[in-house]
Amino acid sequence: MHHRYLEELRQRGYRITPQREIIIQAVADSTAHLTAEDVLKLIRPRSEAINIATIYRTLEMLVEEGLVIRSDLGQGQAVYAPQQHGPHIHLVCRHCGEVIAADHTMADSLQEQIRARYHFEADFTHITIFGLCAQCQSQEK
Amino acid sequence: MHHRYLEELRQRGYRITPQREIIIQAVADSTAHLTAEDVLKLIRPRSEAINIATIYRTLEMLVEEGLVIRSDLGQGQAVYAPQQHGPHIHLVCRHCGEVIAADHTMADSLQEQIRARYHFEADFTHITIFGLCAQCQSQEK
DNA sequence: CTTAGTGCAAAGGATTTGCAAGCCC
DNA sequence: GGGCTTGCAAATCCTTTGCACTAAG
Repeated sequence: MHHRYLEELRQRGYRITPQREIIIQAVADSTAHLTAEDVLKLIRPRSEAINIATIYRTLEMLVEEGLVIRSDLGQGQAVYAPQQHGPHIHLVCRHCGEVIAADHTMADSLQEQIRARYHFEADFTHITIFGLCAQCQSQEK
Repeated sequence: MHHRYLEELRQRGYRITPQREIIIQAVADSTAHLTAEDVLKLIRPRSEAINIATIYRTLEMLVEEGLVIRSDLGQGQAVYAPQQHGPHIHLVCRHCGEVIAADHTMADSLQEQIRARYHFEADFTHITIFGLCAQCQSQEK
């Protein structure tokens, strides 16, 4: 009921409103990637009245505070996931839309090469890679 | 004047209209990633009248035919580039917006690991990786 | 009390679509 | 001339924003 994010945010000067409590509970405890619409549906049973604009504003605030990650999975909607899930690679099947959360340490070598050759600090937190999942590979003509 | 894409498309049953000729010339010869708006501006000198909807439809057709790649560089607009440029990794600086075209063979090992562990056929053609470029790393507090 | 946060509705930007007219083959 | 293409405008979709009202601290 009292998520640690709430204390964290209060200390950073944010006001803890009932809306924020509900939204944060829904997002922080989710193991999936949620769209703003998903959050709305999730919290509907608990609160009829929270507006979609408030959800966007709260999610944006959480992203700015580094508590939540926003990714674009190519489906035209942004998705949000708690940072605490730890970084991972999103393998998105462009055929069936399935999202596989893959071990991000596989990218360590690539990250190092990019650093060495381009002096570019690549962010492999919640990166998205498109392709075909095992099932859809066999189905493709 | 007569781009090879035109013959290619005619053979596949598409009609070659003046609009398509102009759009294809602009995109096929571009070394940059173009948005639909960019294409509109590029061709304006040559043709005042081409509608943005036609540009979107033509680009979409080229993507479906595999002649052009569409990527999302996170700027809210899709960008298009000829497939013939060869695959490369987009390193997008999330601070200044710069896009570095990096050697995609750096990702070969990652691709192989993903295949082995997840049976997922990752598409590293024109993939996008966000991060910080050399200049912006020093500027960040 | 002070002012951040909310709800509502309207605005926004990119892309898509319906439809009648146009033109490629 | 058949039907793929175009132009135009309207429609969509997701997200943001202006503003008056509410409520957290």
